[in-house]
Amino acid sequence: MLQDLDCRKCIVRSSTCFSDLMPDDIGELVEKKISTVYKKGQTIFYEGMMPTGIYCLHSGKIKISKRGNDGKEQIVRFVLEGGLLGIRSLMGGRKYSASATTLEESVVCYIDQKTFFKLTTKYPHISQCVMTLICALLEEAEAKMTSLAQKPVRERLAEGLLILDELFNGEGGCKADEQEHALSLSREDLANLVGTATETVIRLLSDFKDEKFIEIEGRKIILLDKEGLKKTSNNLP
Amino acid sequence: MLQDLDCRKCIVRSSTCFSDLMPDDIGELVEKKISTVYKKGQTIFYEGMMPTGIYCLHSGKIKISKRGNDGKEQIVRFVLEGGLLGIRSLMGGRKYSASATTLEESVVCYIDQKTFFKLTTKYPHISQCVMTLICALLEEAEAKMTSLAQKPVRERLAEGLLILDELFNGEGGCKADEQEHALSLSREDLANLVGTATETVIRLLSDFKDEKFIEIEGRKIILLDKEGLKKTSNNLP
DNA sequence: CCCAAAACATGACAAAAGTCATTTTTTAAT
DNA sequence: ATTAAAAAATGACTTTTGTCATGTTTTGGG
Repeated sequence: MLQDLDCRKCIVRSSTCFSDLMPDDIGELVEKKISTVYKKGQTIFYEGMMPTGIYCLHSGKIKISKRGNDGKEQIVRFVLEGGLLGIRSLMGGRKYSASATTLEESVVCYIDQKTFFKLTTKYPHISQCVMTLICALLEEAEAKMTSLAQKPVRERLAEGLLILDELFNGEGGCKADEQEHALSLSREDLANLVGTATETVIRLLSDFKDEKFIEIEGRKIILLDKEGLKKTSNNLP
Repeated sequence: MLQDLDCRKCIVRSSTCFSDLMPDDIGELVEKKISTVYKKGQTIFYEGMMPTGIYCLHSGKIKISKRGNDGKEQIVRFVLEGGLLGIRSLMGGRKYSASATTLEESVVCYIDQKTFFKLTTKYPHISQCVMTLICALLEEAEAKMTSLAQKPVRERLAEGLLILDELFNGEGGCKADEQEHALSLSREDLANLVGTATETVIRLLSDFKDEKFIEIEGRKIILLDKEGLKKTSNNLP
């Protein structure tokens, strides 16, 4: 557990739903929130548990995944710095329908529901912000449903690589030259994201390598030709 | 357009987010709402349009569907009596990401956004209700993603038939003996729901018929052995 | 009631994707 | 640095699913 994270100085907070709070309320947040460091691969909450609050990701990366009826994992989405975890379950008043697992060492701040709901009651714009977030998630989920239902694996994998790149390397990520952050998901995770078997991912990645779309360095995947990938993903614009 | 639908007497309203309103506000709703009858197969709004309000389904059944990149339709969910249409897009402040089409003659009440937001501002429980609805949709969408990614078509179709039956015949539907409402989706719609080719649906339906799970009467599908279907859908409980 | 259009059905075949077995490489812990 | 375990890679094969072609039935409008 970390004691020294001060929400007042938290750079991440400005990009969350908690950006516009009055000093007193931030003060309460500092006192009430519990910050924890999770190592790579640790799980923050499990599918089936009842939420007791929400988590805000201070740093790191998280995968949200469900288990299908045969126990196979399905990655549903990722959460990056500044993202909220478990918000759907808490707002919907239901058990977690997915688990949250770190992809790298991550710092997570827990806010109990009482504190959280006190804030949403006082600041309607927080509710509004959360609503917008969840609506965006639903839109993405429906797009992904369509993709899973209609596209062949090859197209889905190309799409998945591009989305991951955008997510992990785009925006607040690293510059073009310092490609340090090249995708570091395991082939298995990639398969569980795209909805296929690990072997199929491996085979298609070799294809992509032969076609000069990507470069493979051990477990790292470096995107060489995003245009080419976009074309094979069959996403027009 | 219908003039005589009075929200005060609307039986459907009691099961919606608009259940607890003060008489004056219901009065305003009666004045402002615009009720329209849509024939079977008509579209209420199209993917890509900007929402200007929401629709509340007074009677009938509606499919919400997206088009994949190759133009193929994907049914994302259904809306039944009392359901809201276009709420995600309006709340998220984004274009419709799917279209809404009637599966049978339907009566739909349109409420312009100004009127709607006036209500949500005055009645926080409406916002709360809408939030709960959208959270439920997201949970369902994620479950469907997993199903599409992991289950073979046969299992998905069995699952789909059961969900449709529950949706159309369960709850406020008709009694067991008057199986009038036997599933009346076309094979194509069924394929677009389950994410497969029409021919595959037809073949699997014949299989199900041979296995005595269903009975086929022309385009009607009657479920004979829901337990059997549940087993083949591979949904444990 | 009739007929054209749409929906349903079936077969033959091809393509896509999964499974299993085995080998090679990488990773992380001692 | 060494080594056991995990991850990645590859091949052979099977199963699933899609596509195309064609025939049959159903449906709804005149």
